[in-house]
This record gives sequence, structure tokens and C-alpha cells, in this order.
Amino acid sequence: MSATTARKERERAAREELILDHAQRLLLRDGYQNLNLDELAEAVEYSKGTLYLHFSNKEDLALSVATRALQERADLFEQANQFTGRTRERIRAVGVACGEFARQHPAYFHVELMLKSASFWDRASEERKHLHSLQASRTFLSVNNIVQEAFRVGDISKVGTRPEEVTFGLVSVSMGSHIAAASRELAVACALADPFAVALKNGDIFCDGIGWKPLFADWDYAATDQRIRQELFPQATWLH
Amino acid sequence: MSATTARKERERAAREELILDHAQRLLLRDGYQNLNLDELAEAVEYSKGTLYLHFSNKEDLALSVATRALQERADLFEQANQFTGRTRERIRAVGVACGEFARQHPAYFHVELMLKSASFWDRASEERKHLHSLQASRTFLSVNNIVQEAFRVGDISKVGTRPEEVTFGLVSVSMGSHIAAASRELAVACALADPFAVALKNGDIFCDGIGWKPLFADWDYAATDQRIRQELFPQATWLH
Amino acid sequence: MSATTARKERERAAREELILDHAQRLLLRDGYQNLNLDELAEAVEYSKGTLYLHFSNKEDLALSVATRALQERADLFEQANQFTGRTRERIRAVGVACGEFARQHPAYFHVELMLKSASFWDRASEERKHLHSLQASRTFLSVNNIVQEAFRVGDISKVGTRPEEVTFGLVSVSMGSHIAAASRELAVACALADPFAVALKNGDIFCDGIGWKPLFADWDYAATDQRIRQELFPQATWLH
Amino acid sequence: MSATTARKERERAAREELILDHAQRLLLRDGYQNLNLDELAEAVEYSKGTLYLHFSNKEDLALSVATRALQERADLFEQANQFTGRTRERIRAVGVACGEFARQHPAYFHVELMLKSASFWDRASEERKHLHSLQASRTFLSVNNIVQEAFRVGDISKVGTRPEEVTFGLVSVSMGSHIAAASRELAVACALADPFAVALKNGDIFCDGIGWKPLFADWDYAATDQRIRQELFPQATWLH
DNA sequence: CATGAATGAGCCTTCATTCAT
DNA sequence: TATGAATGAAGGCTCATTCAT
Repeated sequence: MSATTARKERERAAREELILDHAQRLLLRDGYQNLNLDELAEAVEYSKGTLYLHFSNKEDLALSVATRALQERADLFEQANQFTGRTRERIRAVGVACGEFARQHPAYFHVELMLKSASFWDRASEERKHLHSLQASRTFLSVNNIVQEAFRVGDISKVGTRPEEVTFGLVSVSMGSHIAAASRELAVACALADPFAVALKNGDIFCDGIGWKPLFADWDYAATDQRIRQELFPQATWLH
Repeated sequence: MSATTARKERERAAREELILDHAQRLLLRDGYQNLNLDELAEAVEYSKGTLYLHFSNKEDLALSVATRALQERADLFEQANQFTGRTRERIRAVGVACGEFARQHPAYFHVELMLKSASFWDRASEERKHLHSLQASRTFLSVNNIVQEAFRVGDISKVGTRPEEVTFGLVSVSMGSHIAAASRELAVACALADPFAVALKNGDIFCDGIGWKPLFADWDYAATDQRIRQELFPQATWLH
Repeated sequence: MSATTARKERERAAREELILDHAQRLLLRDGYQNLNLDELAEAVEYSKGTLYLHFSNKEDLALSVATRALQERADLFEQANQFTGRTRERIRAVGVACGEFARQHPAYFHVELMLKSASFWDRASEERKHLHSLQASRTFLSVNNIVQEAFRVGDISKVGTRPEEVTFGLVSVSMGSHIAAASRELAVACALADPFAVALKNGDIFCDGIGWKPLFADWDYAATDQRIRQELFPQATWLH
Repeated sequence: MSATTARKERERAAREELILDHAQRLLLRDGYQNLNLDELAEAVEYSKGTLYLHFSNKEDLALSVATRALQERADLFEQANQFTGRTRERIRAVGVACGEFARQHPAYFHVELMLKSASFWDRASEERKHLHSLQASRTFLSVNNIVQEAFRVGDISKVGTRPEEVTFGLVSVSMGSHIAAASRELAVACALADPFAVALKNGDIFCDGIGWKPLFADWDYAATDQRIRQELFPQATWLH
């Protein structure tokens, strides 16, 4: 690849990022159906035709937005996987990463749910669809690996339960908490102070429920949180 | 009211149900934005104008679909509330009711999430909006009342936790589980046998996690399930 | 005709008047195209079907409104024709009648202009169309008769001008003045105090212009006005 | 601006004129409410979407039609204002211009009246509304300036009458005559030979009526007409 | 005769996608 | 390669008219 070609490729990638940035903003504001390509083109200061040089259609574009967010999520999860300590500490690191992600992508789950619409996948390109499932796998495996390790080392000893069931439970609690927390009405009715902290707390309860050692009461998780903060998210100021 | 008027009223109500049935089907298949009133009219075999005799606009119609489902859910929850026994048995009855509901409304949570779309509530009639929040309250209170009772009688003794936080957790686990279970990919990856049973199991784990007595291991919940089945859902054949 | 039939006929006529009253009100408020038969039926407290027992379609209804107003106008004009005195006094009586009519039918000319829409006459019933032109003739002749008389007795002696041209001029001045006066912008720009008086004044100027005797300056028209008021509109309190 | 941009701009303006031409034709034939954008798009041989690249909605389009005609009218009036001579000669030039305009826009006044419909102005763009009132002012001032000059130089000496009242009268006579002349029935009843000449004649009568010197009988207005014809409308063949 | 529920053609407007330049 | 003018199908909503009761 010549130097010129390389530069052009870099410029192209940068522009794609720019498009995705604005598309994400508009998607979160308006939802998929109300995403207007005229407005997007205006926002990125490129023509509508140029958008189509990057994405073969609107579905493709939206899927890319979701995939990019999912990739970020997977990156954070894998980063959290580097955390050393007991398995429950490590799954906690993933929980913190998940919260951090939710803080940066306030309505990610709504975008994700948008993708469930059956008619959606018909028109997206195969390549984009593949990329998406790749990131989904990375996310899933990050959690599942820790759970399997927990079973292996005896931190979880629940008989009659497969690791995947625990992983599924963790995913459910996390996703459910973030979606429920995003509901103004429910958050008000329950007088939630910090909608992000609540997901972590629900995760704790779930882990205690399956007897994942060390139990919340038996360990200084405040100290663990401090380590997570220092080692994984040193730049973040939001973790208390 | 004359006999004729009464009959007409009945026919009107029946037709409204018919419209809602088909609207629900199309909503689940296509999502709100792709719901096509022409197609709906065709499906119910009434004219488009007739749809507008029942609902003042598309938003009103979709909201009615969600409200009707939510009402059914609230009915089941209140019915479950009649169940006698320990508080954890009673919350289990609600969990069973929730599973029953999910079985009958496979994608209810997606419809519910659709309503979160900001622009949605602008055009629906005040009456329909009121009806919806009414049913939402009934659902919430059904759970919250049991949780409060559990705190009162000492079945839950977790310090530093308010009843509403527990309720919020239960809602999160339940909703998260049903949404996650509806995701084909995840269900396959986790090799879930029964997607509805998993929500109940996650609920058990969560309740154990907060130390809601009697814990799962300390009680014959199979017997409780049998009572629930007999007393609340005698007609249902799906409870194992 | 039996007594019962007669009573029914009276009731029918009364209802038709009621319909026309409300239709006129709605026509002036909304214009023809925005006239809504649902709203009209609601207003008259009869069903939409009943409207169609009186009028074969919407055009027919609107034409009837216009015809009824025109008939009132023709009645007033013929009444004014009874006024005794010089021909110019008599045409003044018609002018006063015209102003009185305009006061009672603030936007009559707009309704009349509405009827000019070419496509309008296609669907109205022949009978209604005939009735309309009948009233139009009565109006025209009321004016034209006086003008012819003025030529005959020498009150107008303009050579090279036919009576019909004068009549046409009078109609133009009157209609133009009332329409122009109904235009807020123009009325404000010209600082018009009394939009109805201005039509009369323009008529005076026009009559003076053709030398219709006695000229405005040569006669006590204030006294004439008083007579018109007493003899033709004794009940009206608005004539100054 | 590059040559290409300039050419595109020209083409755009030309197409806008084309749209307005057909829109005007359809408006006069069908009225505003019956103006069908499908038919218009068909007529101009551009797509409906293209219409919306020029006009933001139907109201905007119709207003533009009216404004364009009004602008032409204002241009003619200001051109007539250049005419030199006695004030009454100059107002006659405006009258001739008005007749010329009416000849080219047979039903202009109906379009103008259409704009009076209350609901009309709600949706048109501010810019178009501003343009319209601008042209309306130009038209009004063209007449009013001459009238004021006539008062100033003593050509009109009618006491107790403000210039604006005279202007209002002239507008009324002119508008009324053109509207009345457009009415087939009335024109036939009055056996009008030339419906455009009659407006001029009514204007003469009105001017004589207020004593605007030189009176019609005291001046060779045929010669004035000839000068108007030569100086203002040399290309027109219709002035007799 | 009177009703009013039901109809369905019709219309304005939007916006994803294309393609000539 | 990048553009943006042009497209035209699609969809929500209205309302005059009909007709079974």
C-alpha cells in the first residue's frame, strides 16, 4: 500500500467514525425510524451520497453504530478480564466496566433492542452482521470465562446449575437493571439515588444468591473497587 | 340502556378487541413504526375509517395494545397476591404469574420498551395515557406490597436496603430475564431449555441473595408451585 | 293538505332554516372546503343522514345558504324600492339597505365569491340553481329599475351611457367597497372609521360623478336618510 | 459564483416560474382547496418531491402564486407612476396599468380573495408572507402618493375627505369592477362590450365625482391615453 | 322518517435511495 | 471521488356519502 493510499484509508476511517458519532447521537435522540439521513449528512458536513459510499443503506449504518458500541463494550469487558484476584472480584470488575459503559452510552440498550426488530436484519450487509455477532461473542465470553473459572476453582459450587445459566443470569440482571433504571417512572417510584450503582448492587445480590465466594459480607469489596478504579479506569473520576 | 344499545356496545367492544389482537400481532412482527394501518384494516376486515372511530391516531392504538397487555399482567399479579403462605411463597406466585403472562405475550417487553420512545406520548389521548399509568401502578404495587410485608414480618432483614430497592431488583431480574430469553442468540449460546423457567430461577437466586426466608434450599417450593398451580392457574397445563 | 301534513311541512321548513343558520355560521367561519358536515350535524342536533334528507349534497347545502342570504338581500332591495321621492333618493335607500344587509351578513360577499369556483355548480341540484339565479335577478332589477327611471325622468342625462352601465357601476362600487372594507390591512392603512359608511360615501361620489340629480351638495340627504330610517328600517337603531 | 452554479441557479428559477405558471392555472380553475399537488406535479413534469424543494407546503406555494401576480401589479403601478402630467392623468395611467394587469391575470382578484381565508396564513413561511405584504404596500403607495399629490396641488379640493379615503374608493371601484366584470351573468345582463374598459370608465366617474381636475369632460383624455400607450406600454396592442 | 356506524377514495407530506455531473 | 438534485412510493388521516336498522 502506497503512502498516499494509506493516508486516504486513514481519512476514510476517520470520516466513518465521524459519521457514526453523529449517527449515534441522532439515533439515541430520535430512534431508528426517525433517524433522518438528510439531517445526518448536514451534521457531518458531507453529502448524502457520501454516506452511501460508506454504508449500503440505513440499516447498515444503524447496525454499525450498534456494533461499534458493542465493540467498545467488549473492549472494556476484556480489559476488566485482566483484573487479578478472586473470580468474584473479577466479575465485579466486569460489572464496573458495564456501568462505566452504560454511563457513556445512556441508551445503548435501547439501540440494542432496536436491532431485535425482525425486519431489521434483512437488508444489512453480511459483513456488518458478522462483525456484530463477533463483538457479541467477545462480550459473552468475557463473562462466561470468569464464571467457568469460578466453577473450576470452587468459588461457585452450586450443584445442578451450569456456568452458562449463571452467565445468563448475570446478563439478565445487568441488562434488566440498566433498562429499568432508564425508566423515569420506575426510578422515581423506587426513589433510586444513583441509577448506575443499582445495577452493581443487583449484581452483588445475584452473586450472593448463587453463593459465589467470597460473599459480599465476607470481603472488603470497597477495597476491590478501589483497585478496579486504579488499575482499570485510572482516568475516570466518577467511581466513588 | 336499551337491549339494542347494549348489544351494539358489546359488538363495539368485541371489535375493539379484534383490532387490538391484530394490532398486537403486527406490532410484535414489525415494530411500531412499521405498523401499517392499511394492513391492519385489511387484517381486521374493517375499513381504515373504522379504526379511527375507535382510536384517535396510531399512537393511541399502540398505547392501547400495551395497556391491554399491562392490564392483563396487573390482573394476574393481583390474582397472585391472593395466594396465602409465607411472603416468599407469595412473591413466587407473582413470579409464576409473570411467567404465565410472558408465555402468552411472547414479546410484551418489546412493546413496553417501544413506549419509552420520547416522541410517543405527545399524541395519544389523555384518557389512554391515564389508563396506562393506572395499570402500571397496579403492577408495581402488587410486588411492592409483598416486599414491604416481608420486611415487616422479618422474612427479609437486610439492613441498609429499602423495600423499593428490592422491588426494583425483582422487576429488573424479571424483565431482564424475559428480554434476554427472547434473544435467540443468547438463549442458544447458553443452551437454555425452558426460557420461561429461567426467569423464575433467576428470581429465586435474587431472593436467596437478599436472604428472603425461607431460602430456596430450606423449603419445599415444588409443593408451593403445586399449590400455586392448583389455586391460581387450575386451567393452565404448562406448569410443570 | 291535511292538518297533520301541514304541520309536518312547517316543522320541516323550520328545521331547514335551523340547518341553514348553522351552516351559514360555519361557512363564514371556515369557508366552504372546511365546512364539516359532522360538525354541522352536531350543531343542529340532527344526524348527518337527516342533512341529506334536506340537501342532496354539500354543494347543494352551501348554495342554499347563499341563496337564502341573496333572497334576504333582494327583499331588502325591493322594500327600499317602495321608498318615495327623487330617483337618487330611492337609489340611496337601496344603498342603505345594502349596508344594512352587509352589517347583518359580514362576509356575504366572500360566500358569494365562493360560488364562482367553477367546479362548484356541477353537483348542485337544478332546482337550487334556478332559485339562486331568481334572487340574483330580483336584486339586479331593483337597482336597474331605478336607474332606468332616472334616465327617463332626466335625473341622469349622461349621453353615451346606457342604464345598465350605471347599474353595473353601482354594483361594482358597492361590492368593491364592502370587500375592501373587510380587508383588515387596507382598512387600517386607510384609517377607516366606519367600514359600512364608506360604501355609502363611495356610492355618493359615483352618483355625483355621473351627474345624478340632485347632486350630493344640492340636497339635504341627511333628511332623506332620516326618512329612509323611519319608513324602511324603523326598528333599526344603527343608522346614525 | 461559478458559471455552473449560475446556470443551475437560472434553471432553478426557471423551474420555479414553470411551477408557478401551472399552479396559477390550476388555482384559477379549481380554487385553492381543490388544487391537487399530484396533478400539478404531473403538469410540470417534475415529481411531487421536487415541488417541495421549492415550496415548503401547499400554502407556501399558493401564496407565492399570489405574490408573484401582486409583484407584477406593483411593477406596473410603479411604472405608471413615472408618467408625467396632471395628477389625474397619472392616476389614469395607473388605471390603465390595472386594466392591463387584469387582462393578463383574468381572475387575479379571486386568488387574492382566497388569501383572506383565515386559516391560510398559519403555515406559509415567514419569508413568503413578508414578500407578499411588501408587494401589497408598493401597490397601495403607488396610488396613495398620486392622490396625496392631487390634494397638495389642488387638483382635488374636496373638504372633509382624507386622501386615504379617496385611495380606498379608487381601490374599491377598481376591484369591484374587475370582480363584477368577471361574473358572466352580470356582464351579460348589462351587455358589457369590453369588461376591462368598464373599470376604467367607472374610475373616471368616481374621479369626476370627487371633482378631481381636470374633469373628464374638460380634458382630452383620449390624447392622454395615447401618451400612456406610447410611453408606458409601447408593446401592447390591446389599448384602443 | 331518522339515525349514525361504516366506508374508502383521496390528499399532503416525508425521506431513503439513485445517478448525472 | 464526491455531490445533492430529483425521485416516487408509501402512509397517516379526513370526511362526504351511504344504508341497514
